[in-house]
Amino acid sequence: MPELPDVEGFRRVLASCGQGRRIERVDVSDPGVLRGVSGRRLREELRGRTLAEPERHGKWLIARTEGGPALLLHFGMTGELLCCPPDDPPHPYDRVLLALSGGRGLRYRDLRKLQGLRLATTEADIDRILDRQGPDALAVDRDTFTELLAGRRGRIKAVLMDQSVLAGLGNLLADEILWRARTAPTRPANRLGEDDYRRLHATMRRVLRSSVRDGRVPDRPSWLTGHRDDPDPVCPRCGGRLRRDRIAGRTTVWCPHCQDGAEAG
DNA sequence: AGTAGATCCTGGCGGC
DNA sequence: TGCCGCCAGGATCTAC
Repeated sequence: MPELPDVEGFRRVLASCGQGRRIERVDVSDPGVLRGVSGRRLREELRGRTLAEPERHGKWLIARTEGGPALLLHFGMTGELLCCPPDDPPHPYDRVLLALSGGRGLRYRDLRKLQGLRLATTEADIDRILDRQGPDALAVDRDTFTELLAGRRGRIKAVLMDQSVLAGLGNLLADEILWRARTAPTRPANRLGEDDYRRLHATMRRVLRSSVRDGRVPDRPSWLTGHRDDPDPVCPRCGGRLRRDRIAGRTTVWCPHCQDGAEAG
């Protein structure tokens, strides 16, 4: 599930639950989520460290410690971060548990284990892990955004979801933004007009802001997202039938009536 | 450079 | 009830 807004929500969970607290214990109940680090090393590096202010870049959460290593978390499709008392009974999908001072606990919970946790001991390590990430979708300014899209020949939907171009947008957000900006997902990114880029950027910011407020992509009836699983999905704006296509390997829901763009430019 | 397909992993759902 | 294939808000690697 996690796209930028969800991860921003996890960042807040991490900040309110963990910032300024000491990591007393690290339990790895499923090493399958560890990437490039053993459970033993993770325990050794993190135990006794105090959590600093967490950061986020795209769909990555960066859990820094004061003067120590950082834990980088990616949530794949099904991951989440929870704050609960350490003695709460474990959930079957709790893969890593951090017991913190003050009777708090953080849990990395994930059903599918498509991504996972990495350890960075230096700033260079962090940079290396985030190497292929484009600018954060919430931070990118309009000119940079335009420049990035205008330099790509692929379909706009694929480009928006490409984390090396722009970090943070996933399948639902990409569909929602394109629908609101009335842009067909099939249009080549480099063949949009100046006003298209402007509108897309503004729309992206609006969609991200309200999603971040909710901590997720809202499935309100007025949003496209609220209808993508309907058996016979209908456009909330024009009432026309929505299309389901496969673009960039992902199910794409869009309205061929509202979202114009068979022609470029 | 871009795209399609397989792969990693687990579970829910519909069809037979 | 059981089995099967398909699908899921992610990302990477290979082959065209």
